[in-house]
Amino acid sequence: MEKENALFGVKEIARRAKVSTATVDRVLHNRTGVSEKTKQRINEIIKEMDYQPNILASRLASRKVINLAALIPDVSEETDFWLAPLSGIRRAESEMKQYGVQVQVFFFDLNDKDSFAEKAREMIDAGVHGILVSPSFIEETKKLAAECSRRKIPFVFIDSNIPDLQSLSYIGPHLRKSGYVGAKLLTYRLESDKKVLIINISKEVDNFNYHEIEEGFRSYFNDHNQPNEIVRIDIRETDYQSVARHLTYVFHLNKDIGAAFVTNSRVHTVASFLKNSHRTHVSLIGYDFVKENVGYLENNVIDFLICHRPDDQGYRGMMALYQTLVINAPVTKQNFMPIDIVTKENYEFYQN
Amino acid sequence: MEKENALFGVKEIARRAKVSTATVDRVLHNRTGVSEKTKQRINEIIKEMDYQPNILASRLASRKVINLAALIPDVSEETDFWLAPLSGIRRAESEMKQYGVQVQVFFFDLNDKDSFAEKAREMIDAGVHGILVSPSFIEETKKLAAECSRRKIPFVFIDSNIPDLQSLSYIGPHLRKSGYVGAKLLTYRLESDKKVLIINISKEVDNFNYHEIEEGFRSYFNDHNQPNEIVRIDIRETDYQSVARHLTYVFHLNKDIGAAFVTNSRVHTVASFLKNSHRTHVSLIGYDFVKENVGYLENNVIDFLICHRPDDQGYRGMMALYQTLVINAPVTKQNFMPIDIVTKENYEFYQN
DNA sequence: TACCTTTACGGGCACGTGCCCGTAAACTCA
DNA sequence: TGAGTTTACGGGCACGTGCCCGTAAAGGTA
Repeated sequence: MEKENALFGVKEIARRAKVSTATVDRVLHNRTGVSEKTKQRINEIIKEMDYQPNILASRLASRKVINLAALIPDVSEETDFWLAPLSGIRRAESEMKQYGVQVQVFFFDLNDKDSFAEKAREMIDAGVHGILVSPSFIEETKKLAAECSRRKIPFVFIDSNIPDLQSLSYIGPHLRKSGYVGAKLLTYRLESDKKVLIINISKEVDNFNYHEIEEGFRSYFNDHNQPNEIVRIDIRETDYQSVARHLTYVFHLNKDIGAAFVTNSRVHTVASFLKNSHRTHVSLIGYDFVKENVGYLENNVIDFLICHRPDDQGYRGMMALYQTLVINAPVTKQNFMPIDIVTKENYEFYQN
Repeated sequence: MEKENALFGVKEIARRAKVSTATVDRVLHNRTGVSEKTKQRINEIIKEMDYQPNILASRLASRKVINLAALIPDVSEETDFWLAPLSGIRRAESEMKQYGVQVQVFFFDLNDKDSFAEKAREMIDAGVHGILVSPSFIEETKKLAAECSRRKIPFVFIDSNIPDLQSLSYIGPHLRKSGYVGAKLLTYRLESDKKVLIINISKEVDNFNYHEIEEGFRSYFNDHNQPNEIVRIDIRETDYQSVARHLTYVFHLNKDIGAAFVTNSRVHTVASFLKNSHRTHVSLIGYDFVKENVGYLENNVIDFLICHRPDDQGYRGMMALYQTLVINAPVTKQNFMPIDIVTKENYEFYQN
């Protein structure tokens, strides 16, 4: 019942080194005021004992608050996708609170690069110690990353990645593989004489995510010598009317489309179109467990949704920051999330 | 930078109630030695302030060690399925260690009821404060549950459930729905004139899991008026020779089996048979992300594996015990895991 | 040599809670 | 009424670490 394995602490180190705990403390936090000789002696003992600091006591004694921040898109009327990462962030927050960690979340508008830059500025000025970012805009993210490097603030990316930016970690899907899985599901029962339609609905012209996903999707067709012809369409407006107009045209040109693949969470717009135009025989696959999509999953318009546990991404992202800043533990640089397949039959148990 | 929101502690409560912190402490742990009057006064203040004890300080000050235990099947040569829950348990252990929580794992033989009872005995005698159990044997589990209730030891079930046993929580799949998902995947591209084969390979005669899964599987066929004839077979020996013998017979009797569904992780045995007998055109679905199965996923003999995040089950199970015993927080009684679909294309990112 | 600065270290309080021990006051009983 | 018992509470140390402050010793300067 009693704690017998009295895990050695600074006191024990101090006793062995014949110094006070304060000196040991100085060495542990490599502060000044210790002669080179004693420093070495103490370090040897620390190593020898494999000393693990007691985080409880450490956080209790420390009066410093650690400020973490997250910069993610606001929940818009278009999509509530970012509710999930937010909930993960909040979950992490409530766990870290007792350790004296505070979390601030900054929201930007997905349709406005400037709002990203603005909020990033605000966030940096708030004097945060670690940052979680959804790097939706490449150039703006690069600037933010540069600023973080200058100030030695660690940052993690979630949902999508921008390589070579010295992020502490990337937590999100392997996009190419994700597209690959989409292709597998789409072709699983597709007749070989049917065409396949790839749909990208996005205001952003240059979207890294999208390219990666489409590449993965196509590589499946290559790897398996799928005979199906692939048609693709970019739609730059996200409202239903525009989407419907474009799709009407495409379906007019291509009479024998058997399946459609939407590269992001706007698949519900396509579902709506298919339903309205009585084309529900077309297999439809898209992304993300958002309520609009689930509705069409329910009534069989969408066959599969692919998801990457956005909730978990938020949680793990914050935890990665916590690991480095509080525990001082290493963090894996690439953290690919599972590629989850959600159907009408299993969605009720899906935990984002 | 400084902790400004000095979250009120016992001292503040004591000040307001004009008593010492010791008295507040007595009330908080409802120990004796406090008059009814002051007790009420203090309780009011606690409620009013919505006092949250500082777990750090609490665990630091307490010299009590909390002993948690897990009773799970040993990893056998037949299956390494239980490696995953074990790893989750270990993960939880390493997180809880700093809070003065110790974890002991007891392994029993899945083919031997007595070993379950024996290890359960051993575990109880070790004086544990909370237990995680894989309730593989119904009667033996009931006895264990009764003993736990008598000693007021909370226990959680993982992987499969035995209702009405006053477990603190069940953490595992909704088996019926899981079978339902299996049926969906199996029929997704199945021709209507093909037969479907349900295979149960298990030494245990009365397996709760199995019945639930099969029921779910069949209910999908009912709900969707699937015309396919369903054939079923129970195989009581788990070795390859026996399985092959039985399957040879079944396939001999039923020439037009188009798909097979195995109700547990022994699907790799069936996969081996299908491969050896050149029947890989038969769609095959089974359970669990174990390495033998993944091998057959790799070479397209198994089409889909259904998984329920066994690692997470172990982790969450231990955490549920931690929640009640250390944090004293409520725990949800039913915790259904996601029904994950694993394919050749996405398995490399699957996180058990 | 007298005085000041720097270096290297120890003492000790604080964080919020758990809990042992001590003790007035109230109560009990012969 | 006096002695013993119970009740109700306060004092204060401990947990392991962070960090402020004090200070002896060494070094530097005139």
